[in-house]
Amino acid sequence: MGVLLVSDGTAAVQPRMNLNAVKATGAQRAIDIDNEANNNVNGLRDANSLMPTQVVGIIDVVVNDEPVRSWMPPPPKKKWIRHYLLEEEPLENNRTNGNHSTSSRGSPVISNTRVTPPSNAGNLIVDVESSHDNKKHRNGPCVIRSGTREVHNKLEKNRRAHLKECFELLKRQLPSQEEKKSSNLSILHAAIRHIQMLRRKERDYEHEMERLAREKIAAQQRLLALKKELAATWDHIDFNTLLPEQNTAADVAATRSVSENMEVDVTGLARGGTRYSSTSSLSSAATANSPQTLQNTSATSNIHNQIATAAVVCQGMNLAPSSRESPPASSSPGTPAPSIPTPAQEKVNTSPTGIVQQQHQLHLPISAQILNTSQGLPTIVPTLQHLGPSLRVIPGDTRQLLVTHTAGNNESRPLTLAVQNSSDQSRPLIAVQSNTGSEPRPVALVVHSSTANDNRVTFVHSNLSNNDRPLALAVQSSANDVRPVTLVHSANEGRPLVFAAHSPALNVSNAQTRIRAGDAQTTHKMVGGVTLVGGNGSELTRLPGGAELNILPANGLTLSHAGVSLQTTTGKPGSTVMQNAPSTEGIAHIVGPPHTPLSGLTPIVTPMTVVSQGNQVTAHILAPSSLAGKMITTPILKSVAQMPIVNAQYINTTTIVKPVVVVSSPSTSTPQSTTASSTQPSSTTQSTV
DNA sequence: GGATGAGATGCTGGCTGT
DNA sequence: ACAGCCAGCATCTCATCC
Repeated sequence: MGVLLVSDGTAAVQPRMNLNAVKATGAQRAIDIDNEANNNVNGLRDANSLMPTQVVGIIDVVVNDEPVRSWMPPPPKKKWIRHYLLEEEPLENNRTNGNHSTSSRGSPVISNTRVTPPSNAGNLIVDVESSHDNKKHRNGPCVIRSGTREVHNKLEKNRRAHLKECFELLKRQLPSQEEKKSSNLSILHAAIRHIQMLRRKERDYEHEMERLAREKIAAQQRLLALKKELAATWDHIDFNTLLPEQNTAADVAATRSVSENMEVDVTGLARGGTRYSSTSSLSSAATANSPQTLQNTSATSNIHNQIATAAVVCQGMNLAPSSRESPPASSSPGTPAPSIPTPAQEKVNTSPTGIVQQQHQLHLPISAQILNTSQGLPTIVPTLQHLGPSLRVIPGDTRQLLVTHTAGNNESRPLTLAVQNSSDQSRPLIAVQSNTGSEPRPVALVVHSSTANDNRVTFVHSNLSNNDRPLALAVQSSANDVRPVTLVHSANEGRPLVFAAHSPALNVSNAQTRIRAGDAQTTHKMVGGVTLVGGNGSELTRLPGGAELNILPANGLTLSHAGVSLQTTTGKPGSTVMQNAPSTEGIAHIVGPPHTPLSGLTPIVTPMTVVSQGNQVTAHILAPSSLAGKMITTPILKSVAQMPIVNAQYINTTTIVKPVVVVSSPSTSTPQSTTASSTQPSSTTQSTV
């Protein structure tokens, strides 16, 4: 075969010339002999070893009309064209980029071809002389068959294409490389930086998770300690039921965001100095580490059930009768836990009287139940007529929701009604009645109001014939605002009313709130640094977070304190605010002082817990709300002989408080006798939060 | 506009593992 | 033997500089 070369007219035939040598000599460009611009210098290089077998002809180079067929030493600075011939059928090297011509390398330039290169070759004329005798060289060790070469090229091309595709894919994964034109090298560098950044973030998140886990464990341990302490003092209270713990789902959700960690401490006060609290959103991991894990099996099961319920109850209602002896959750492994009713379950078994045979919980979307009234207050009466066994909703005042609890005599479980109101305009008026016959039974109404625009939520508590029944009201708001709380107590309500306002975010050490019935020398101390002063009826308080607390008796007693007037419009002059002596026309208007920043970290929420106490003291403790937008059924406490005391230390926390409202009104009266509070204004207690 | 360098693209043969 | 990978090389495109 020939090699050739040229531009200055110097041609050379150098069978074993190395390309590097060619380049070193200054050869600038190889010219393909067939005008297809196969400028593959590799061929020149590679042909060195192939030459003995592959070169089948000699290229006749004609330079300036003078053929050059003999080998010549490569003159410096010459352009070389090397072309070697194979006997194989021509390859189709489709070189497509630029002005490249498809290389005919390997193609059998068999015939004597006189090639006239483009003008850039000057007068170069290359004659390729085929050699029919070169077949004998095909069997050399380095023979490259055209078919193999073609396949190889294609495979290599595919490989490059794949590689390019991978680079493109990698580039798309890099946020900073989306639209920017970048080389493969820059893509790799960017990928390295991106990976390093992701690793840093991962470490940061891991650290954050560890920190949260530690906090959670600490909170859980604190909760357990509190429970233990309370259990020792209040053995009649089922704290496991009352203060269920979160499950793993809650933990996972809590782990996702620190802001989602909610902790609610419901505190109350008792003379005995006993304190109790309820904490939510605590890690189950901590529980697992605690020695009470096994003891809290039922509670844990309840937690799981509640968690599962929470998602359903969100923007709905959760009606969960519970029992002192038999909490909503299974108390033993063999006892099936209360199942979350399906929508079908919620609708079936509806009797003409509106009684639903629903054993455990009821979830009703409240959004469809709220109706605006002339006062602009929504009512949820219609839908809630089907609450469950022994429960009946009695439509009365359109502003009110009347739920009558008419459980059988053997029914001992309290009624828990959970309502979440997500409407911005909602201000539900809810009246809850409980009638369990001779046995006082608590009824808890839980209202979760996520309304941010509505600062007031009013609850109506129907007066019960049995004055011994305590009234419990616990209010929390999930809205990021501070809400005034107003409680209107019926004039003839003889039941004791205990109110406790609490905010975990507060840092108050000594403040206590206690409102006791039948105590002429009522001593009122507010939780959260607010003091309630009884006696003459002057109470002034402010809820944790700065919200006003207003407790208004139905008869209009108003108290004043600290520049805020509380006046008694009726009732006995000597009656004390919040005092629930039989004569207590408990009119208490407690207005808190001007907003006082409690803590820079204090969430702007207004959790409030009202615990009622009667002769048959029944404590109602608001179960902590675990997660935003989720409801947890509030378990009912066992009857207590004394009011629990809440130590302010347990309300010192910066954790965001979830809003939950609990209204309790145990009653022995019949539904009809205690139904519509509008028809029995004197027997109705209203609480406005 | 030409020179220059960087990067992309393609071809090729060698090498290696299966 | 074959597939896949790799390195070397040439050429082209594009941006930048003078």
